[in-house]
Amino acid sequence: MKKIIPTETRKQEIFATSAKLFKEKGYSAVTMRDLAQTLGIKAASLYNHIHSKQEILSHIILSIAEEFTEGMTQILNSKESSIQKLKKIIILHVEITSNNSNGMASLNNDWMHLEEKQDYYLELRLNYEDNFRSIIKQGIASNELKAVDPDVTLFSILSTLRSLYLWIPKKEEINKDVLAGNLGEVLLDGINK
Amino acid sequence: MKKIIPTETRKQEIFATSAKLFKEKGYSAVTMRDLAQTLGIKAASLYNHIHSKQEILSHIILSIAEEFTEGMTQILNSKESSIQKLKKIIILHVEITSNNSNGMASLNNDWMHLEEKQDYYLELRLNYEDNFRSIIKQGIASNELKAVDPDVTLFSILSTLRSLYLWIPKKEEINKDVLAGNLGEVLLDGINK
DNA sequence: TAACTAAACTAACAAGTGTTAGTTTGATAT
DNA sequence: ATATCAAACTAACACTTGTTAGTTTAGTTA
Repeated sequence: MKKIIPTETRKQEIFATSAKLFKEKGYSAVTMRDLAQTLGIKAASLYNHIHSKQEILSHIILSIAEEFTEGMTQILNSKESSIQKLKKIIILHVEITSNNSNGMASLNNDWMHLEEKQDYYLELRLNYEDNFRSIIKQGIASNELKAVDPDVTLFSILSTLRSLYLWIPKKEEINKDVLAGNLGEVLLDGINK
Repeated sequence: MKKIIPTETRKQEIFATSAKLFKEKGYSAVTMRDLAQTLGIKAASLYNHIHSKQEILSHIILSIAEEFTEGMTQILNSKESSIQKLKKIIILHVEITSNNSNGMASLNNDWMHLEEKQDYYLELRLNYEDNFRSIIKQGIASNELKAVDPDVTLFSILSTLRSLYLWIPKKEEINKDVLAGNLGEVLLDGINK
C-alpha cells in the first residue's frame, strides 16, 4: 500500500539498458527477465521503477522524437540558405545519434510497438518530414538545389541519416564535425567528379 | 465447394504472407496463430507445409541475400567503368526490392533472429559490402570519383538502397527505370547546383 | 466403389510471457 | 537502538508461445 518513489538514476539505467537490448534483438524479443538479468536483478524488481514494458519503449522513442522536433523548429526559424539549413539538419542527426545510438535503433525499428503513444509519434514524424521537404522545395525554388523530385531527395538523405545509428558506434574514433562534414559533402555534392 | 490449392503454391503463400506480417510487426511479434489466421487456417495446419517458424524466416532472408550475391557477381565481372557499375548496383536494388519489398524488410530488420543460418547470412552480407567498397575504391583510383572516405560513401549509398523497401510500395505509379535514374542522379551527382 | 493422400482439423503440451502481491534487506536519519 | 523506506526479493497468476499427435475431410486414382 506504500507509495514508492524510486531512485532517478536507477530508472535511467533501466532505460539505457533497455535501449541497448532493444537494439540487439528488437522490443518484442527482449523479455523483462532478459532486462532484469542484464541489470543483475529479478524481473519483478523492475516494477519498483517503471510501470510497464511499454512505458520503457515510449520513453525511449518519444524523448528522442521530441528532441528532433525541437531541433527542426530552431532550424526553420533560422534565417539561412536552404543549403545551410540542410547542413544543420545533418549536424542535428549526427549529434542526437551520437548521444543515443541505441535509442535511435528503437525509434527506427520498434515504433510500431508503441500503443497509446503511436499516434503522437507518427504525428511528430510526419511533421518532421513535411518540414524537411519544405526546406528542399525552398532550395529548388531559390535555385540553390537541382530540380530533382523532392521526394527522392528527401528519401535519400533521410535514409542515410536514419541509418547513422548503425554506423556511428563502429566509428568512435571519428570526430562528429568531420563526419557531419563528410556526410554533407556526399549527400549534397555527390561523389561523381 | 472447397477451394483446392496446389501444395507448392500454398507454401509460397505462407512465405509471402509471413513476409508481409514480419514487415508490419517484426518476426518476434508475429505468432504462428497470427499467420494462420491471416491465411484462414489453424496454426497447426501450417506444419503440413513448413517445419518451423525459423524455416520461414531463413527462406525469406536467404533467398534474397543469394539474389544480391548473384547480382553483385555479374556486376563485378562486367567490364565497365566504376560509375556504370554503381549504376548497375542501384538498378539491382530497385529491381529486387520492387519484386519483394516485404522480404527486404525481414532481411534488414530480422536477420538477427536467424539461428543456424545467421553466420551464413552475415558472410554473404560482408562479402557484398566488401565488393561494393572495392568498386568505390576503384572509382577513386581511376579518378572517376571524388576522394571522399570510401566508407562514408558506401554507408551513404547503401543506407539509401537498403531503405528502398519502405519507399517503393508507396510510389507504385513510378517506373522502376525512372526511379533508378533519379536515385543515380541524387546519389552520384548530388543535389547542390 | 475403395484405397490413397494432401491438407485441413481438435486437443494438448511444456515453456515462457508481463505483471501483481506480499515480504525481506540494508543503509540512513532520528 | 529504532524507525523508515527505497529497492531488492520469492511466489504466483493468467495467458500466450511454438510445436506435436492423432483425426477428419475431401478430392484423385485404381
